Amino acid sequence: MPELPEVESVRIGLAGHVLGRTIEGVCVYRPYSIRHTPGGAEEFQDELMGATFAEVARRGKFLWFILDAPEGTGRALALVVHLGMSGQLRVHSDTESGPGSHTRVRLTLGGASPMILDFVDQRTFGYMTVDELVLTTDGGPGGVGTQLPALPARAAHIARDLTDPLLDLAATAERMKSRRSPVKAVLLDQGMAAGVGNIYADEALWRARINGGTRADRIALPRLIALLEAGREVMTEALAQGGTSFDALYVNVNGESGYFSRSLNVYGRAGDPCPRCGEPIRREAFANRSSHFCPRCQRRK
DNA sequence: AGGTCGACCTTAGTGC
DNA sequence: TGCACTAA
DNA sequence: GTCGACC
Repeated sequence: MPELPEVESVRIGLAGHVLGRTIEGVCVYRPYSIRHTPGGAEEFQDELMGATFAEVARRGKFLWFILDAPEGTGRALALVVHLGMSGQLRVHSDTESGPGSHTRVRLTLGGASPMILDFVDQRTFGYMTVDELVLTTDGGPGGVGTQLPALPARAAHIARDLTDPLLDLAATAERMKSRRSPVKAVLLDQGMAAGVGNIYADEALWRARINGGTRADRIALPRLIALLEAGREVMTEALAQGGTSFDALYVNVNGESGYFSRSLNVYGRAGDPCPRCGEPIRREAFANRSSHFCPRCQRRK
């Protein structure tokens, strides 16, 4: 499941291939995948045809391509992508090949050597849409990959990345402390700090030795700050490793490869000994999803 | 206000 | 082999 | 992964 490190890997990979290219073809195989576009496939095509990719930016799990419209119609637009649970963006140059069975949208990009950008999404929870850019409330850059103090309207409620130096950890910890919900839920709240998903939330909690079910307001401020720092560390390390599993012409998110199989301490390791104390890692249901933790290092308080 | 649950959708894997 | 259920 | 409904 793509979280901040995975989406950032995709962003970096894409930047190297699509910047400066113009969209010459738009194929929507699955209208549901562009469901957030009010005018449907027709509007989606109209707004994209002829547009050029000026920048590729990201905030949390949102990715967007800032468009240079052919006839500057005033409003700044971006092609927004959210990968959901299983989305992938793939770039390749064989314009002859047909779309795979899970390809939902295909864009043909012009240039010296034309290329294809496929949005592949098995489960379909992800989506693509064209959205208007709105100014950031703090005046800072809208996301990683752009200097513009703007981001897509539909991502405006997302906080700055947990890994963003501009995010004030102490202030964020204070906000967390005002919540009575389980700290894991607060960590997953994209309006608090963006980019943390189920996997990295479990990893951060394990590193900080905090039980995710503990009410946030019952945790001392320094521990909340430590939790945020732990999250920042895991995601930074994951990004460093995630970069290695992608090669030039194949840009994707593969939930099983690289970082996943090796470096995770608790996620997907139910029954395995805790790397710190040897106690078997436990897996429990939490808010309709699974949580992994060490019952010894992460006692409920 | 918080917490739990189901919905959204597709498919690969597991077990009887 | 296939259906039912689950995890992702 | 995310949203909205209901207790």
